[in-house]
This record gives sequence, C-alpha cells and structure tokens, in this order.
Amino acid sequence: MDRTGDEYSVGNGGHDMGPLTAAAAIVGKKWHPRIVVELLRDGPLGFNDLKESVDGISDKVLSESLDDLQERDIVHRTVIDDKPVRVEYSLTEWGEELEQVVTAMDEWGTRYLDRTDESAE
Amino acid sequence: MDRTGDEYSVGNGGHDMGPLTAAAAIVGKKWHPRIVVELLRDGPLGFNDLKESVDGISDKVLSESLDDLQERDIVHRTVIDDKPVRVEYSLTEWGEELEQVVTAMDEWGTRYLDRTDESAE
DNA sequence: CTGTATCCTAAAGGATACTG
DNA sequence: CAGTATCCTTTAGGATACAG
Repeated sequence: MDRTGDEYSVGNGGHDMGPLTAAAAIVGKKWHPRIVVELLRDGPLGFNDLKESVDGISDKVLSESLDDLQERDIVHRTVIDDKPVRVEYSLTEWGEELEQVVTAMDEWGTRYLDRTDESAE
Repeated sequence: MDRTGDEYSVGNGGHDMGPLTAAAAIVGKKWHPRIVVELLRDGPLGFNDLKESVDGISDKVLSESLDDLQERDIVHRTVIDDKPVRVEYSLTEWGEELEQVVTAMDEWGTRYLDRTDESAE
C-alpha cells in the first residue's frame, strides 16, 4: 500500500490510534520527556538519582511514570542485587530513538519561549 | 557549577517550565498534533472542514482546542465576512515550525507501532 | 456555518505519610 | 535505596443539546 500524500498517516478512517497519537501519549505527559532526556544524557540511573535529575517530580509520579514507560517499552528496569538492592533505569531502543523527537521538541520550545519573551510579562 | 551536557536546557533550578514542557503542553494534547497536521497539509481550513479532516473530534473539543492553540500563538483565526460568516484557521509561524516536531513524532510513531505490528488490520 | 452551554467521567498530577 | 498507599484537585475529553 502506497501512502502518497499521506505523509503523516493520520488519514485513518474510523479509529484514532495513529503514529501521532502513539507518540503524543508518551511525549505529551508532563514528566515523560524529562525522564527520557535525563536517561539519554546520564545513561542508566537509579530511582533517586533520576528523581534528583528530573527535579520537581514526586516519588509517586516518578514511580507511575516509570511503570508507564516500561509498559510502553521505552524504559528498561534492571535490578542489581546488592545490599541494599539497587535498580537501574535505562532506555530501550525505542526510548533511544525518541531522541529525535525530544530534540525537536526542545529546539522548538527554546525558540518559542524566546519569541518575544513574554516571561517578563 | 559545570553544566556539561545541558543541551536540553532542562537543568532549571526550581520551576518546571522549560522548552520541553512548553512543547509537551501543545503537542501532548490528544487532538492538537492532529489539528496542526491537518493545517500543515491542507492550508487554511474552516471550522467544519477542519472537523471533517480531524475525524472523530467533537464540536466542543475542537472549539476548545482552537482556543487553546490561538492563545498559544500556534493558530490564527481569520473571520471572512461573507454571508454566512466564514472563518479560516491557519498556522502562525510558530505553528508552521511545529512541523519538525510532528514529523519526528510521526516517524517515530510509525516505527514504534510497527515494531511487532499489532495493527495488522 | 460556527460555535456555546451543560453535564459527566476518567485520568493526570500533587502532598504527605509510610514500608521493605 | 526504592518504592506504596491515601487522599485530593485539576484538567482533558466525550455526549448531547442549543444558538447566533
């Protein structure tokens, strides 16, 4: 099937689960892109290190976010059996490939926030 | 304090409104990327044409989405004073520049949904 | 044709306390 | 160190009806 002109593959006819929606479900959560970015930058991180890096997220929300990201095959969880137990979170291949998306978002966001700088309000 | 690897400008210290969050606030809404994509593809569109294109969205949600996108300077609304009144929605420059983001999202999403292909349908 | 007005449900996120 | 358990508030989104 040729997709001429359907570059975005959203011309679906009846259901609403296209690529864009799939990506939005991940990258649109408030903390998800932040988590992905930190894992891209600082490699595997433990729970608390990640929490420090993300800065502002609560235990509960980080925990839930990580669960969600694991279910979606974005993040991998490795238990390292020391005493006390350590855990390492890292990106799966799909997580790694999100770099292009979060980079595009970050670049756009930087320009956008800068546009006349209303932050001075 | 060295910020090695602060490429993503998210190492903020206290508030949580970085570029990523700004982008996520737009592109993470269920219908926003869809709307942007349709406007990128089919140029200015009227309310009902847009509704047809997006396919599945309700009046209320489309209306609210467009309000939000206008406030965020992504979409421009032009009233064309015919009888009956027509309205054209188009992208602002910031809306246009979102193309890189939605394209990255769509490409990633396509690969992702394809990874074992659960949507053979 | 271009929306508003209600009403309702589900999901996201935050605060705080507690546990293996 | 790595989470759970509650409880609560806000927001997104859907259904349906009505209006300029």
